[in-house]
Amino acid sequence: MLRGICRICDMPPKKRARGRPAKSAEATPDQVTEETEIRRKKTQKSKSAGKEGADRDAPVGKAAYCHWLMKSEPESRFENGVDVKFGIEDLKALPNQTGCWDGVRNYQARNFMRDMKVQQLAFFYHSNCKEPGIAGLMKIIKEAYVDHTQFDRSDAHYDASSKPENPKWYMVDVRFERMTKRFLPLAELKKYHLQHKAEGGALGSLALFTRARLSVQPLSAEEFDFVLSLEDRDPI
DNA sequence: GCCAACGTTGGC
DNA sequence: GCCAACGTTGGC
Repeated sequence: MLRGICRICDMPPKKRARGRPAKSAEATPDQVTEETEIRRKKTQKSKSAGKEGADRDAPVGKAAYCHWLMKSEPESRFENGVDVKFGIEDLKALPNQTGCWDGVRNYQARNFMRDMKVQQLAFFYHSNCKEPGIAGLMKIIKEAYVDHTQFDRSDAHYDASSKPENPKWYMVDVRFERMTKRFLPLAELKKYHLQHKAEGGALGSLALFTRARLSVQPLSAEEFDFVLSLEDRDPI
């Protein structure tokens, strides 16, 4: 599902007391997430899922990711009558080259966004387009806060099931950092992935391939460094 | 446009 | 809590 139309959203985070609203029987977003995670583990014992669910204040001792890949669609496509196009050039064109990464409607992706810290770097990945791949880098400049587009009926990613008293979806703010020295095509990353899976190497379990549908994904430092090193290498 | 993979929903 | 049906993602 990726993100939607980007705007500058520097509205006050609306700090809501996240805590026991002593609410109905309805599952909280975090509970739903945990269930989803558990199911995922049962059905496909994937490992590097990262930290799960629940808490954004990472418990000590859990490996914390600090590099990311975020997908967005650089070509026009209409969802609920709204164009969701948002490529790296669109981010670059915004005031301060800064925007909010709204529209994420998947619990795992949301949880990864809530793990993000200011100053961390993320790859800007172009998906669902002619040439999928990594186009550039951006920096996280504001940690997760409520994605207001979930309440907006006219938004491509309006979610009628989410209530302001208990929002489901979050977003972060990002700033364009730079283009990669060359575009890093998915096909090339995949070649390395397959090679590394067979013979060992940094990209052997890259989430881009092991969890292909996740629109916000973590990379280990080793994965991140290897991918970045490709910009100085000849395409294969 | 096709369709495989996988996340979500809801009946039981 | 299982699981079939359904919906979405995203490469090709």
